[in-house]
Amino acid sequence: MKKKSLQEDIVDVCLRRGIIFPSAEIYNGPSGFYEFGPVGESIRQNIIQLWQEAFVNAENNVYEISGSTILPENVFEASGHLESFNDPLTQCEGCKSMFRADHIIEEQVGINVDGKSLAELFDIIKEKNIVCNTCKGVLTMPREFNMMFSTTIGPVSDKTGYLRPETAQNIFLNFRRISHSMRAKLPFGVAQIGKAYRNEISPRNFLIRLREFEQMEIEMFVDPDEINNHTYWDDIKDFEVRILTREAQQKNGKPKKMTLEQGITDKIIHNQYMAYYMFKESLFVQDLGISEDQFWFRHLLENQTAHYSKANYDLEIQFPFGIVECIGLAYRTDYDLIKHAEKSKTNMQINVPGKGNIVPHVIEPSFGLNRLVYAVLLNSYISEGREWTWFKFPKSIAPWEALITPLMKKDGMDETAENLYWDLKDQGIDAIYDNSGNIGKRYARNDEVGVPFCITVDYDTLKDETVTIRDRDTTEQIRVSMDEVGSIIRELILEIITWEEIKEETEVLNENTE
RNA sequence: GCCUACGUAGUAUAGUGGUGAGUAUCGGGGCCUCCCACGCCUCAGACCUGGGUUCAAAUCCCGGCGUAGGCACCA
Repeated sequence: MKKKSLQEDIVDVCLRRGIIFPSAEIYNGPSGFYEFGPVGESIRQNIIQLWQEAFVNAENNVYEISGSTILPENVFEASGHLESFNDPLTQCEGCKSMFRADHIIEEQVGINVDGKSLAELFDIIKEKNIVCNTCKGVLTMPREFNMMFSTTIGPVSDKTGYLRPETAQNIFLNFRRISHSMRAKLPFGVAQIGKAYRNEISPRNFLIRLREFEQMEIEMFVDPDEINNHTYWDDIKDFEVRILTREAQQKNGKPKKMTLEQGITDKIIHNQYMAYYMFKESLFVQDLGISEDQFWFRHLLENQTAHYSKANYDLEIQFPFGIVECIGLAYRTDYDLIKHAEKSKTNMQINVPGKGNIVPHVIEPSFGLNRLVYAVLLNSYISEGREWTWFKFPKSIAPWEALITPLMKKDGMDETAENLYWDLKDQGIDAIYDNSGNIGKRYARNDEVGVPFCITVDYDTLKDETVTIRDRDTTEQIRVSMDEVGSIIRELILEIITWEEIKEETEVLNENTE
């Protein structure tokens, strides 16, 4: 009689309807890995496409690349990941709890132990009598736990490679090639969509914390002197965002609504480029169907900011069971380019006319694709009002645009519907065909994966070449001619016309009165 | 990694130291049906994994893997 959680319901429908599967499920695969099924993959592709349109195609200075996921060790020596992703863990001999050695020392005796070796940490633990937080037990010698997956490169080589823990490094590594080959001038951005890997200690919560995940990132290279001189500033400065300020977090308060300009003036938003991406991220998240009262930007506290970053704002989305952080926005300064310049002895400067060579600074919006997919699933999921659950995906994200189906499999309706299906596919409609079971079952099945429209061939079609279109969100139906149905679906999907508008113009029938 | 609970068809569940492992739903095929998981027939489908105890283990014990929650860790 246990009431199932929302997450369990979503996982259930993901499995049944081909959206998301656990990896290597038949071997009880390790946790933290999930794969997209046919329906989920379609949703994923659609989200990627929306992102590319907004963040790459809509700009005139953003270039997209695709980098290697395995990179040699020196990359991560330079980037700091070998050091800072390397946590010294110590374990209690009594209760087996794990702690970060540096954290527990700092917590119990307030000493900063940055840069100490494992042996030195252990000495301090013994000397200062540091004990287990939970049971006061004795702590073991700390050992390294690195969150990066390592591998070897080449057949007999002892050359170490790592699966990248973030996509960003490829962009820094290719900085010179890109700026030269594209004749790029500051400011310009490099975008990348790809996998990243982190060997999390305990993956949890379905798609929230994964060991293999996908990021959509931009590194925006900017002249630091121009960081408060964004080209579109006048157009966006009055845009309102909600920010959970550092002050509000201390007071356990609520996000504050402010214009971007006010955020800059009050020194809450670090610079105009970050403000610009807050603007862009806000629009994007709303395109995914998430309303503005459901998300905000959290200004990370200083001790939560990553080793490379000067300022961070996480876009967090509120759901019934909690908060999901989906998009990071970081000011990485010139940290990465300088580190790689030093380590590789490569010039990472770019020429700025009238100024000479400089190392640009970097603003990085970083989108967690898997988390966004999850956010979309959670946000679109509806379990009330019908005998089945359904997804009210935005039309541009839904796995298919329309179902084509005959009312019944007889009297030629089947063949007519199938011909219409091929016709619509030729017209570029992302259509799916189904003639099994009965009509109600088919509507329900398609609601369940969030297909926005169902086109039904019925007896009238055979007489006068009209079909009905059923709207997923209202279950209302209209009747239109077969010749027009493709273009009408196209206009509905692109939101050139709304359902309400088209209802005015056509015959509405069979209103569902349950 | 620790603690607690759990693991039976795709999903949800019943059940017992010796069973033909039951039911519902989904799925496939067929029938019926002029619009929202109708009904009928039919087929297919399961005891997480490895070891131990036992004449006998899906059932009891231990380990592993996985899931949920809590701790810790992490963004």
